[in-house]
Amino acid sequence: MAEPLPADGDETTDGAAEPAAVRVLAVVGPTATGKSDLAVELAVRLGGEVINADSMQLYRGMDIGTAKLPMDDRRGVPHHLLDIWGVTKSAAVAEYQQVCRAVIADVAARGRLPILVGGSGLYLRGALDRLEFPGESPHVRSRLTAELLEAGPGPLHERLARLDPAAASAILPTNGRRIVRALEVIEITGRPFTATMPPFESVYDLVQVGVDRADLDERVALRVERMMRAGFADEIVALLPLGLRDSPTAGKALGYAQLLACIDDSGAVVGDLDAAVEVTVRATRRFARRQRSWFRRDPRVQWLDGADPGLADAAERVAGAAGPTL
RNA sequence: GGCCAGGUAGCUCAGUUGGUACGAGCGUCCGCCUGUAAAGCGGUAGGUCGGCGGUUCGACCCCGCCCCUGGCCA
Repeated sequence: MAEPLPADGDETTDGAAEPAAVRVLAVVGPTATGKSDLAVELAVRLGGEVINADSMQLYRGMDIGTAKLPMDDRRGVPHHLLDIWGVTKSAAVAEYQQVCRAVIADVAARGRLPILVGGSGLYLRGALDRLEFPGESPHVRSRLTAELLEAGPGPLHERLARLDPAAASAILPTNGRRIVRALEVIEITGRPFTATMPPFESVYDLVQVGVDRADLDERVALRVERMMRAGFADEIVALLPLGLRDSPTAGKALGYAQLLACIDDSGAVVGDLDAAVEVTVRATRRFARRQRSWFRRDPRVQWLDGADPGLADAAERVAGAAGPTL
């Protein structure tokens, strides 16, 4: 539950330490496109193991609402980085980066192909690309957040403009969250916060397969309804005593936040569930659009149609064509 | 059949005591994103204001008729 993992001298370790030869396959794209199944199929065909790259599937107990693949559907393929965090833990990309790289190394060392699957763009980039996360300070952050709540983003943005004009011009004055983080980094590192994403360069021999499909909106609606029938609400009730409601990250997940709003602490339904489902569907579609615009900018992603019956073959071809072995 | 309310952006609705529709929320589309990323944030495109006729210099707003929707009464 604590989150030590000191990351001894993480500043300079990456480039030198990571052998560029390790081959990694990543299956990316918006939710509800069929990434998880494809990943399992590819793992079977290519002798791989699946590594989760979905920020919410990291949480224990969040199964139905995150569409975690049921055991039977995993077909005996090892799945890593599922259920590693308790619901009260605040999500952390930097920590994921470390853990994920360790798993990749381990899988590769056993001669198997690491296959990352997920739709959390920043997590994927953190794990796969040359990206270093400056440290964090809960104290500084909570102080700045309090300021944000009280005075709004304006004054904080002005301060950022003074301390780090480059960051200020890159971050919109209305985006409180990012302003706070920038100020936090400046305060603890004493250096400007270069808020620009680095070029698309992986520390691995990376192949990225993107899955998308035209009928995504309908699929999202069907999926959310299926989740409800599968007991999504009960899952949330079960997580109540574990602290889901006040969790910093988990309780904000799609569907969880909306359903939480109409379930009281005793687990009784006190609101309009149907309306919550509707809102969830809308929010999920919006999320899928965001995921698309994130992954679209990455020129390395090779897009495939998730509705294509020959999807797995196509993906296998992409994976095979990219490297020598296998 | 009569009465009442209403027909304004894809949807739900504001609004103008007659002078070019300031529209809003949601949706759409596009984009941003370095320790909450299923989070956070920004920008677009959409209306002959139900139809026809009249009054007026000028009507979405006034008058008449018609159509549609909801409700009430026979």
